[in-house]
Amino acid sequence: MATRAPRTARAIARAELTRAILDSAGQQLAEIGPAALSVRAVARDLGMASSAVYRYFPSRDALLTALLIEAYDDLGEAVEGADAAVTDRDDLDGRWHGICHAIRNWARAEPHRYALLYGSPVPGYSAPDDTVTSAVRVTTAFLSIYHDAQVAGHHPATTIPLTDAEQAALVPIRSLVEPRFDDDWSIRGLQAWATVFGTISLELFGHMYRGVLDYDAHFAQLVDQLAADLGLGE
Amino acid sequence: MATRAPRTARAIARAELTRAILDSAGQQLAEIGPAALSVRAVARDLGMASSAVYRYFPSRDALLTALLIEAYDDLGEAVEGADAAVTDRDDLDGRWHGICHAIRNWARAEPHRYALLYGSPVPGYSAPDDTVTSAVRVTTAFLSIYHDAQVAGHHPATTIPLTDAEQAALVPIRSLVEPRFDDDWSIRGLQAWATVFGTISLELFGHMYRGVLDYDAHFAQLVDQLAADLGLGE
DNA sequence: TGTACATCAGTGAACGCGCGTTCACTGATGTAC
DNA sequence: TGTACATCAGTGAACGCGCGTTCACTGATGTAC
Repeated sequence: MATRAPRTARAIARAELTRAILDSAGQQLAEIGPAALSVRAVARDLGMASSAVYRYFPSRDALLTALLIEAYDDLGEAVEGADAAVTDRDDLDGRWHGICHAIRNWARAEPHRYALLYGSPVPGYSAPDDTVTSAVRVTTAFLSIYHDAQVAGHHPATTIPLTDAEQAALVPIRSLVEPRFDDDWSIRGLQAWATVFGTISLELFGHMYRGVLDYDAHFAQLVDQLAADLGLGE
Repeated sequence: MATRAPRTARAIARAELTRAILDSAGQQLAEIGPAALSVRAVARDLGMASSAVYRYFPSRDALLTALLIEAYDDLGEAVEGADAAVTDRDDLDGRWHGICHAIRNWARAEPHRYALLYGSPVPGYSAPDDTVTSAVRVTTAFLSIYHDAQVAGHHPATTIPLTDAEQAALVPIRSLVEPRFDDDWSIRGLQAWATVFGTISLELFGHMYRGVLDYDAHFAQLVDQLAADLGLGE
């Protein structure tokens, strides 16, 4: 789906400046965090009047939204790429490791952007629905591995029976794939998802400081353990 | 350890106003988040000159630090209380449920304060060491349950062998208790810890929206599952 | 190819706001004799 | 118990800053004939 090449000089300039604004804003975000992201600072960085930015983004929040979407897409692309890089599609263990480490690597390379996506919500800002399609890409990568694993007959570690309330609660995610997730895959899948993001967040936000000495080793071990719990290795 | 009762009128007034400032600031934090917390707004709320606040806290960051510590202590107290409420100390399953639900209940009641502790770090602010003693209380609750469970002979679900790097990485947490944690307890303990905070953060920060319909049910199920994985139930 | 008009990008000044922090001050409270 | 001085809480004005957003404007680019 190639974007139609812009014809006129204006269109070219517009596309280029839009990118430049996003890049500058993205760097600001990486350096000082989302709350401090300012239209004027971006303009200053690009050597233009602050009012000029408004020709490209109608408000600060719109700019933030664009950055959010871009961040989700960046991460989504990294994760999808890592998954796709495993040529043997039946190597679910390999794909699992691929996406988990892709997430963490991205997060460590872009801690502020990770924090924007998975840390505290930006106060006074609520993400519009446009972000959902991009946000969902990572989730989809998890689900597709779970789906393929279930179809291939892998079985997660035994689980306790789901309560009725939990059965009802999980209807949406279960019905995202065909055939639907069984009880084991539903709960173990969500559990592993929470563990991966939990560990990355705890690590990045400083809660393992001095408790765990080697974050790489620990994450690797944890991903291995999760793969075993999910029954992916064999 | 009763604090020495303040004698003079000045000391009484000082203690009271310090509290009033912290309360007002805490409410601000709960309403608009840490980045927007402002000395002037606190002063306005209390009907005093903004400069007066500086008689109590030397800077905005000092105020933030006090709030951080208070939040950690609040949560720590809730967790310790939930643990202590289980009179049968050998009921590790009960204690586990107690602390997990205490954390989540507190987080849901005080989402901004939870975000302050476990969400993105506040940009441009780094917590001084004074916070550590308070921050560690929650962690200690986890560790003490793990410790008691190991001593009582509970065994977590089987784990894969720890890599050498991971063995080295975990030295600090392992040696926090006597007898030291064995391999199973070390890794399963960290894993469960990450899963609990991961789920709460994902829930609170909006990542389960429309995926899981009943957060209460899901968390309950997950805590049960973790208890089973840790071998606490019996 | 040339002209007349419409569109658009970018400017710079301005509005109105809130912020953290400092400072010289007044007046009340505390303390030493 | 009373006086003289020191300490401290709180004030209000000010400094210097940065912010998001609007607006009337100039000049370049695009388009229709």
